[in-house]
Amino acid sequence: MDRDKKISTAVIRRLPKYYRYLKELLRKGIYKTSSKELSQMTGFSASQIRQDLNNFGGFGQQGFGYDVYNLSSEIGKIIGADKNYKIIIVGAGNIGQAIANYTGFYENGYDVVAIFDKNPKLIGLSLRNVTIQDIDEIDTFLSQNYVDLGVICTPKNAAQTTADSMVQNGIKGIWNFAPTDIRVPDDVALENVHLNESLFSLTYYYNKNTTKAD
Amino acid sequence: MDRDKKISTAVIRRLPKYYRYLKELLRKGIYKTSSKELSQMTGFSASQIRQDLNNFGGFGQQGFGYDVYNLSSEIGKIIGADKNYKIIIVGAGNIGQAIANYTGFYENGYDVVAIFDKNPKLIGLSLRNVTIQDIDEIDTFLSQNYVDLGVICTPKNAAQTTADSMVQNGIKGIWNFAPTDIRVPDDVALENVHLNESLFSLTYYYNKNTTKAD
DNA sequence: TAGATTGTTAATCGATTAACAATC
DNA sequence: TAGATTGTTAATCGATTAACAATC
Repeated sequence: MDRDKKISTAVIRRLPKYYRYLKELLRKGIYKTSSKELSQMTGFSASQIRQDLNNFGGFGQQGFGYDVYNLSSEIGKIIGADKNYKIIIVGAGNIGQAIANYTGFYENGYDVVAIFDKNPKLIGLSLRNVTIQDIDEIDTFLSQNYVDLGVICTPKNAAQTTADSMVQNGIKGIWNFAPTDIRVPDDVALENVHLNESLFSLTYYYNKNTTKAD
Repeated sequence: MDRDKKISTAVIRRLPKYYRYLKELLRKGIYKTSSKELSQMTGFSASQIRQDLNNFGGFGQQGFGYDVYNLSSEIGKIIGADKNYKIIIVGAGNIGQAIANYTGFYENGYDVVAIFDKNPKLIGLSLRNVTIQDIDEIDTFLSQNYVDLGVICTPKNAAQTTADSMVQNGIKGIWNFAPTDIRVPDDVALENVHLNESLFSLTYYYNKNTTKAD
């Protein structure tokens, strides 16, 4: 397999879904599956599933199918689900708190090691045993503690400076919930969750379905 | 323009971003723009922007560009940003609370008219003046109140029954935050926000950048 | 072995980019 | 008018689907 083959983001976005269904099969005690079965579960075509998986190697066995445990383990490695991550959250408003309190995080190897905010009313409070610190402490904290990922839950006007601060302190992955586009160097992974845009996409289809064509 | 021309979801997902930047231009008092300028702001190619917009009509003027107010208003109509929506939230845990408390909602014409949960500790509490009701009341409530959109913030095992209940009571748009796939009829708009999958996508690129190639 | 299902190449489809005539 | 920029067609690129030889 060509190490440097360019994998499209469309492929990458399907992998977590495969992973989710494979984990579900394991929970049900099912240890064998096929691209056809995965197709029925995920809604993606069997052909596409085989193409996707073969970007990363031949995980199946001709004539047989896929070993669920093996395949989920391989996909887990690809998407990084096999690792633990130290995370900081900047912005302890609605979304920041929701992220900090989300237990799925802890179960999946994500460890929130610090939370920052600039609101004095929030500083000093704790979410899941992590005390909210003054945002002014972020540089000091990051210079003393290794952190994998930063989550931006600030208002949009603070998003870019927050990102800059993370980048300057060596963070290489940013999950951005602020409703704005931020700029980061090429070697920093960035994933945006733009809820506003998601909602407008919903209302587009909602109106398309409900508005009478005259 | 062909009324029934199929517009790809890729196009639809770009529209809110155009809308966001156009609103920003208006705030800055800029009333004229071009596909070239929009390209610099959004990162999409000028050609693509013109193609996208011309799916819905000729909003520009040859030799001149686009009137910002007019274009934002037209895009707003397309994505439904010009309307108000009555919303219910089911599940008042971390995410449900964050959504309910999100003020951007109210500013943009979204009105949370009811919140439901099954946890007795939450029932009776209020978020932004909306009292959390027992989930068992949902059918009664929906039979008596018109609601546009339903937001699912339940654990995954309750997501499908929640969706079914919304659909049976005539809700035509669902915003799903539960980490599972739900099935709805074709005439119901569905938008999934799968944070787990978003996070795995981030860790994929994070590991790709940070893991040394040997 | 025969049947099943992968891995992979080839064909198709759709989306993006390029080019340019229209026109303000 | 000349310059600028759209709207739109054509060309290119990439992603998905189809097909099938390999093989368990």
